[in-house]
Amino acid sequence: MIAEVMLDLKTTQILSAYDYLIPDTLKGFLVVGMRVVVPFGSTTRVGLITGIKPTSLDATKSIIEPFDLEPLITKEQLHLIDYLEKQAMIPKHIAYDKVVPNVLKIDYTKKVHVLQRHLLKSPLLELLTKDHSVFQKTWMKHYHAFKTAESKKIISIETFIEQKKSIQMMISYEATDFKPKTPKQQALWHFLSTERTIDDILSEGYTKAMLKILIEQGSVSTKSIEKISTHRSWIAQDHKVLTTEQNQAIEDIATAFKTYQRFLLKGVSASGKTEVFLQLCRKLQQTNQQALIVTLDEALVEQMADYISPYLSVSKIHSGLTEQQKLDAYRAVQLGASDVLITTPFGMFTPFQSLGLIVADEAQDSIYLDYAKTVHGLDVLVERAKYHKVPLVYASATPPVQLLYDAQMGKLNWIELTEKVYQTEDDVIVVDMKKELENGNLSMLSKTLHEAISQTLRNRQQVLILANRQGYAPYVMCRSCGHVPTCEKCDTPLVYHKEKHKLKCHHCGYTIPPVYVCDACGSEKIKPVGIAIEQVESHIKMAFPRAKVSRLDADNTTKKGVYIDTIKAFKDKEIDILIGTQMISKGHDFDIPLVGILLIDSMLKAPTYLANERTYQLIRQTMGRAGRKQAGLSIIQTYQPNHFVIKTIQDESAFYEQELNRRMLAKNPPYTQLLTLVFRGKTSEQTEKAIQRLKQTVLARYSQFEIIGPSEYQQHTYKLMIKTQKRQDLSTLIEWIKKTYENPSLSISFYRYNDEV
DNA sequence: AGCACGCCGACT
DNA sequence: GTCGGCGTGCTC
Repeated sequence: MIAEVMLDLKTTQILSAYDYLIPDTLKGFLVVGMRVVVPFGSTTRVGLITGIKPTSLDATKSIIEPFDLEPLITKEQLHLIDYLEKQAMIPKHIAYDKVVPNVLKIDYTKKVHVLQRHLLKSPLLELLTKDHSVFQKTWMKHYHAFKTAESKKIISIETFIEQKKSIQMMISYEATDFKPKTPKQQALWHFLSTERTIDDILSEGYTKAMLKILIEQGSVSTKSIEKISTHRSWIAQDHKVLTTEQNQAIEDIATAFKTYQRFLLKGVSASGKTEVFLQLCRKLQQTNQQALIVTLDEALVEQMADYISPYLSVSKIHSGLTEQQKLDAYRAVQLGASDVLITTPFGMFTPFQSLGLIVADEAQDSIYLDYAKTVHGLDVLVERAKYHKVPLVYASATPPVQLLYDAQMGKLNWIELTEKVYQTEDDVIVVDMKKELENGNLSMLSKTLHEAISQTLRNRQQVLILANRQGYAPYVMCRSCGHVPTCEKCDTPLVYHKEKHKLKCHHCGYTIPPVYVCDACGSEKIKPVGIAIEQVESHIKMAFPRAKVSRLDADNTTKKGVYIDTIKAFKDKEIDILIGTQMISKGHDFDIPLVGILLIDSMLKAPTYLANERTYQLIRQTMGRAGRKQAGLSIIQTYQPNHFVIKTIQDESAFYEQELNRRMLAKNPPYTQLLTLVFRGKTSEQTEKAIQRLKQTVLARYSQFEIIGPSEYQQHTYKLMIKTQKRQDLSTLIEWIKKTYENPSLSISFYRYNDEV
């Protein structure tokens, strides 16, 4: 018998499966989903069995030994790997890497033992101060020296293969047939007629000493079981009265239990979507079914878990947890010990004992796409919902245009929660920044916003400022000749970072100190232009010196905890003005009267058909942060007050109608299927020729495609867009291109969901 | 010639 | 990810 084994190596040059002979002793024991230790080249690796078949032409080596006693991954996960391979063009072993959590992957540690210290030469002499040490990553540059020393028997290198984190075990106790004599012992013996843990026993008031006696005389047996932990808080909660709309939404979705159906739960902030999820989860729990709730980040997972854990046992997965905690959550969900898994998109592949519902919260967010631009997380969830035959609920205050279209086509059930739990009135003011300029106000804050902030601070209340940075590049420019310093490799303008006082390339990370004299003309009039969030911050700090001002953006939140701490400090009213990028617009339950929205103009001009939708969503989301518990005011500053996105900012149906119309005229999704191809070649000329040839061949061969481009957007990197009606046509085309244009000097990437790469 | 280093392709 | 093959370029 032959096993198809997929190795845990992430390089694309590795095939997705290698065939190995199954030794007679392992026949019947090995099944698909188990990992095995196999020889690979000169090394030993761990691989996953993806198939078993009678014969193979390629197999030459045998499996060394099994690594697991039972399959590591479920049939569903294998199915998802297959789905990612087929639908998203991801090689199998890379799909595996996404589906299986890091903690269950293998660490290959090497230990170096010094055999003959007197023969050690530099640099090994300095590195190997101890006779036994773990091989460090930084030693890789001396790898050759290590290998030479090993062959001369001066040192020996030993490789250890182990799983990063192991499943935690604990002991369980159960009564045997042998009845003890004393009444006290009998009481414990009866208590243990069902399996109990040590915590159960101690909390009932029994002692360890008594348990020990019973074990010794054979009245109680012990065995090792997996330790599982879930979150459940027992704090009594206020009884909540649901609105008619909430009850209706719960009923609609609950009726669809056990079938695959898609819903969109549209609700503004504070409309009580979380309560709907909770009630649905409670219904499922009564029949021992579980729910998967996916949301955006650590803070939102925690917020949701706080809401649900008083009623149900919850498992959480997000980046703020330790590896062990993530593994505990993963296992608790897999074994059915928790009712709900609340996770960031990273945890969406977690296997369930009995899945009954999937919720994709904040479904408009691009994070569902971010982790790999070829797969859409929401599509993965569709696949899981179909597999389990369960409803999939998208939740969003600002649903994507695509989903509205799906609803119009009857492919999606649209449910709207209009009632705000807190009855308040919201207001929006659009400030024309061109007029501000004409009136002599050159600062980034309009008079209107400045006054509103002053007023709010005087009332001892808080302000949230959205300073979009998407599309903004605060680059450096010479005011004399117009010269802009660019990256040596990418030829793109270097972005100016005020805090770090550096010029940085956002494509490759190339960094140089700031320039004071122009390279081109020698002028000293070279200065940063454009506006960045840091400038907004320093401006506001100057304008309101007594206010406590904090800033949140991707630059200063890389350190763990900064993001969550800042959000908490704002909620606790320790910060007066919070300035942030998109990350402050999402789902947080703030209680503030004023929101300022700045710097959205470049976002409207972003070179993608999604620009209008994204800007609209960002503004609406941010507006939603104000007026949750009191009347709210949003002030939008723009140079394009007549842009339809701004004009319709308070009239959603008008926005959707106009945007859908534009998409239809421009033949953009959802009216067409879009595929973006990115080509990277060695030279521009050859690459461009190859693309032109490809374009002509496709046009001649297939009539249903419209092709736009190619355009060079980075050095030696070209973009080509292909539009068509049927999704299946694109898959066929991709297969064909891959087969026909396999060429090491030209790399082609495919992007299905984004025209902006 | 002798070897150090780096790039490339194979690994079942 | 690791190794061997093979070319280049430097040193004895």
